[in-house]
Amino acid sequence: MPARLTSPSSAPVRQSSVRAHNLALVLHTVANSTDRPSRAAVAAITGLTRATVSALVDDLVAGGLLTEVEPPPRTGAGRPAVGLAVSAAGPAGLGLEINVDYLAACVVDLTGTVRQRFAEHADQRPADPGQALTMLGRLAARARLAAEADGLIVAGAALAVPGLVADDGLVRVAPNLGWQDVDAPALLGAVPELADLPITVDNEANLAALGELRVTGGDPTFLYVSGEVGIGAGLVLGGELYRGVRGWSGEIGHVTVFPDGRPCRCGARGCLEQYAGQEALAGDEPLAAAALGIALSAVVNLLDVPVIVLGGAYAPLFATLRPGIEEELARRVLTSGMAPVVLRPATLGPDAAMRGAADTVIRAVRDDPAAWLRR
Amino acid sequence: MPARLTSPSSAPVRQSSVRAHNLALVLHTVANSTDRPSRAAVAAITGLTRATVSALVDDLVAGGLLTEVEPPPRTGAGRPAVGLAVSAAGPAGLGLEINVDYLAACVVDLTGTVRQRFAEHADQRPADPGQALTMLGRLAARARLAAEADGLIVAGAALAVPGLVADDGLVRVAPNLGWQDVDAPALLGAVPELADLPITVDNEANLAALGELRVTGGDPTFLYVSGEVGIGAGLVLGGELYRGVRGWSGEIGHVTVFPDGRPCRCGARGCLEQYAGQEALAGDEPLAAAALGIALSAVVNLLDVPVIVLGGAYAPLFATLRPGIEEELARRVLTSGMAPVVLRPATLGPDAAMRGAADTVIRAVRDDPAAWLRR
DNA sequence: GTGGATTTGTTTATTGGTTGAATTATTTGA
DNA sequence: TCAAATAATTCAACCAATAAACAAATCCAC
Repeated sequence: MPARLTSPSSAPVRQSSVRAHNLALVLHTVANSTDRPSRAAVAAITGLTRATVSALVDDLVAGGLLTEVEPPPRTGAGRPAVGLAVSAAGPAGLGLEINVDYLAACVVDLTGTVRQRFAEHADQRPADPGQALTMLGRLAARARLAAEADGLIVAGAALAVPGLVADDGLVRVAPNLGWQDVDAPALLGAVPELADLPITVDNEANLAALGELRVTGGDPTFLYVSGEVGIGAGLVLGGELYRGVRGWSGEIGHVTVFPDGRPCRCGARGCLEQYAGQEALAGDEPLAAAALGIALSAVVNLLDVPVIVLGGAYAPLFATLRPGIEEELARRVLTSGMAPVVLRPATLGPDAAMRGAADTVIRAVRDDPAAWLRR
Repeated sequence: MPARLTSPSSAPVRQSSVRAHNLALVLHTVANSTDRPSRAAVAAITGLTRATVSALVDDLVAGGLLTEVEPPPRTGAGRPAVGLAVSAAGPAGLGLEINVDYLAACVVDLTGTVRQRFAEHADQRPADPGQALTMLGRLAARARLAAEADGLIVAGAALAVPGLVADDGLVRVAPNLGWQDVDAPALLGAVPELADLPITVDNEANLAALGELRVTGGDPTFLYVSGEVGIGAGLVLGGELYRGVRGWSGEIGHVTVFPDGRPCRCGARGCLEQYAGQEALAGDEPLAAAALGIALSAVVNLLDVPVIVLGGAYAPLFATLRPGIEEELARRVLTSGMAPVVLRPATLGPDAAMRGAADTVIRAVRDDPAAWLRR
């Protein structure tokens, strides 16, 4: 099997990139194993030599990304193996969330375990962004200190906001918070205990989708739909979040469902949001499922997405919504006869976005362990 | 800038992969240059050393992928450079197309130039798949022989069909041709002059989208919509065709536009096809543009696609359709205020799919020149 | 013209990383 | 107690990129 690399990449590749790639390969292999594989098992799975795997594993153990543990029970003769597992004492991700009525912070270690979780209920609408983010920063600092007392090293932070976020972390607009052009990384970084952390910001639905990705396990391609005041969607294609060219993807709330229907605050008519948004859900639920089904059919027809995850306010209503949605999917998806679309409720509940945020941090470490090792 | 590789790849990387990657990098760099860069210029652009570039270029020249040419006019002192250009005498791609009323074959060289083009008008509907593909195979053989007499080496063939194609090249169903489960690669390969060629098959709209990609130049992300009897779409994200998990993406013709509208042959109601398909175009054109605008708005809201290319029967009608489509896009796309969607007619005309097919062959060589060199 | 400056391209020693074979370590089973 | 088996390490060889020195070919200034 020829080893392939990215093709149209514009960066040159040196030997050090080979090591970087293979370090990630080994780390992934251990992380995706259900048992605790030996170096030899990793070599067999990856196709690398045992010698190479040994050298790579030594680096990863020295850097606190892997640990040697009890091996799985023996099967025959031979020198006993040393089991490998992702370290629970190495780098960790700080996940943050700010929403209309609460602030939350959590720390997730490399194994995906939530090690700290702090939440504070408070109405953020009257507060100005600086105040709100300072409060969140203090919460985050507490989570960080508690985690580091536990032996973890927080590698970075990620913040989930209900709004449109630019590439540089600037929150362009978050209607429900009343924010506009807020430099969230800078305001959070003003809290002294966070000053040294790299901080990224992303949309709530995007991060919630990533949070579900980790839990979902099997399916690397799905659409996550989050019913809130508005309706957001995070599209995960092949394990990667698809953000769109300018980061404006996922606006399923403004997909037209009834061309001459109810006027929407966006200026158009018949947007999904008017039939399946939280206000509409309170009123005439009957239309919600059908409207969702119509919009989701469009997604599946266009993208051949095999799985749809319903989150936010939709998760608790899943049983109620399901029949209506599936009816429309069965009718309107061209290929539904060949393979029906799988509909699932979100599993993480209100923490999905925060978990997804923490996950982006540890995912960065897992995808490029070499960068962590040479820090 | 740290050199990054694909992260969650499951293949190990050796030194030979480094060379493979850098060969592709050099070839791409020369291909994307408007002038005829020297080895030193390529080194400066890529970040590789001049020594390394020299070695890589030598391999590419020896393998017939690059040629040394007159350099661009001198600018100052120093030893004169040797210009580099993609070879027009090396590997080439054979592009094939079969449609209701014609067969066509072309050969495109590595520079993207069409070197041979053969077409034959004939009604394929009465013919059985074997007959039709044998006729096409003979046409292809003529194109291949003519190209090889010209010094080219045909590296492979790709066939565009108006239907659903499985991963292995099996045509599942092509309604307008009356085909079902046709093993096109095997039938084409039965023509003796093609027996040694690797043959791939893909959907017409997908390949037409790729054809437009090469011509489009600037935009690596766009939606190509082709109005035929049905309506197909090819989605190009970041320079790559997005096929969907099972290869069923792009079914924009069955996106719901009017939920309680006209019944469609697919069993649903209000599909785009019923308002903007070729039959509908003949009748009540007024609705076509609005219906297209509604469906395309959904695409843009979901995927943040900045450019839409109208092809097939839509291309000649572009001026007529444009205002109606743009009106709906402006109204229904949430972000249209920040950046309007660019609407463009296709430029390749009826040859788009065939050109795109040939392009997939030469793209494979360009993306992995090492594989070609060690053939 | 003649020599220095300048740029291109090649040569050579070095470095980093994987491989493969041999070696050491530690167990099971006869 | 010894042979077979499996795990992990050591070491020489190889491959590819780098850096620095060198050769080649031009321009420009005097």
